[in-house]
Amino acid sequence: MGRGRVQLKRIENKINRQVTFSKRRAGLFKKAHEISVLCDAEVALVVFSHKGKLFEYSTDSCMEKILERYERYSYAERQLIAPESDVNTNWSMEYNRLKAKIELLERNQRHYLGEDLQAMSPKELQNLEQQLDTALKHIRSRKNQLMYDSVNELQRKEKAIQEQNSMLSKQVTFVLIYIWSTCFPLHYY
Amino acid sequence: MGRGRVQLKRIENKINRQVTFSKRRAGLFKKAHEISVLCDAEVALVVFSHKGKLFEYSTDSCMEKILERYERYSYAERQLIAPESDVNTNWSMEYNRLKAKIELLERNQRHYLGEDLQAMSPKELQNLEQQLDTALKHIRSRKNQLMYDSVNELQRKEKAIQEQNSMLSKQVTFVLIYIWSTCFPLHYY
DNA sequence: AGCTATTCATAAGT
DNA sequence: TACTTATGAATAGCT
Repeated sequence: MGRGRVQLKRIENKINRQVTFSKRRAGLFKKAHEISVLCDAEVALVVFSHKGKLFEYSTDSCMEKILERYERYSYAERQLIAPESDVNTNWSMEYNRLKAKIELLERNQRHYLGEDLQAMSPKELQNLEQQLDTALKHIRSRKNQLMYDSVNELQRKEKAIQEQNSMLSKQVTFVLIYIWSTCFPLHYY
Repeated sequence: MGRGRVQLKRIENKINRQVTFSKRRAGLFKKAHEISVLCDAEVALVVFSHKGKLFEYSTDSCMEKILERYERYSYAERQLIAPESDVNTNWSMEYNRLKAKIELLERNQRHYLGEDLQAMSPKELQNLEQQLDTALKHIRSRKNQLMYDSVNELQRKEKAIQEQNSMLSKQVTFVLIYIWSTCFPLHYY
C-alpha cells in the first residue's frame, strides 16, 4: 500500500514510525469494528504503543466481558492439553482460602493508595509511611535511570551524526577540488 | 474492497458471512502483526466467531502478559468489578478468576512497594509515582490528625486535672483552717 | 493534517 | 475450501 512496498521490520525512523502507527492503528480499529458488525463476531483489541500508551477497541465496548470469556476459553483449552490431575481437590476450602487472600490484598492495596486509614494505629501508619517512602525512592530512581539512558542514547546518536557530517563535508571538498582542477587544468596557465 | 461497496451491517446470508469472516479475520490478524512489528507496538487481539469459536493473536504470543498490562492500565480508570456471583457458577471458572485476580493484586502490590519495576514504561512509572505521592499525603495527613487529636486530648486532661487540683487545694485549705480554728478557738485570745 | 500513486484486501464469481 | 479477478480501501511518502 502506498508508494513502494513495505518491509516487515521495525521502522527505525521515529517520526515515520509514529505516523505509521497512527494511520495503521486507525485502519486496524476500523477493520476490527467492521468484522465485528459484518460477521456478528465479538472482538477485543488492545494496543500499546512503543511509548506505552494504551489504545483499545471492543465490540459493544464491553472489553471486560470479552476478556473474561477469553480467560474462560483459554483455561478450558489449557485443561484439554493438560488435564487436571487431582479432581478431588476440596474446592470450597480452596475457594475460601483464595477469598481470604484477596480480601487481605485488597485491604493492603487500599492502604497503599492512602485509603481506609481510620482503623490504623499511629505505629501502623508510621510503618506504612516508611514503606511507601522507600517505594517512591525506588520508583524515582528507576525513572531517572530511564531518562538518563535515553539522554545517553541521544548523545551517542548526536556524536555519530556529527562524525558523519564532518566526513561528508570532507568529501564535498574533494569533489569541489576535483571539479575545479578539471575545469581549469594546470596547463592553461 | 472487492466487487462493489460494502454496507456496514450484519451479513444475513450465513455462507457469505462465514466466508467473509474467514477472509477478514486473516486480514485483521495480518494487519495486527504488521503494526506490531513495524511500529514496535504490543498488540492483543481476541475474536469470537458468531458460533463462539475463539481466535487470538498477540505480539510475541504472550497474551497473558499483555492482558495483565491492560488490566493494570484500566484499573486506574475503573474500579474492579464487585465479586457478585451466580451460585451455579462453575467452580473451576471461579477459581481461575480468583487466581487471576490474586496475581493482579500481587503484581500491583509489588509495584506499590517499588519492586519489579523493570517492565514498566516511563508513563506507567509516572502514574505509579503520582498515586503513591497522593497516598503518602493522605497517610501523613492522617498521622498528623492523630497526633493533633492526642495532643488536644492530653491538654484537655491536663486542664481537668489542674482544675481538680485547685479544687482539692482549696478543700485542704478549708480543712486546715477548720482544724486550726478548732485547736485554737477564738476565745483563747 | 491533506494529497496521490501505489499496493493491498477482498466480494463475488468459479 | 481454494483460486481468480475486478474493484474499493488502505496507506507510504510527500507537502
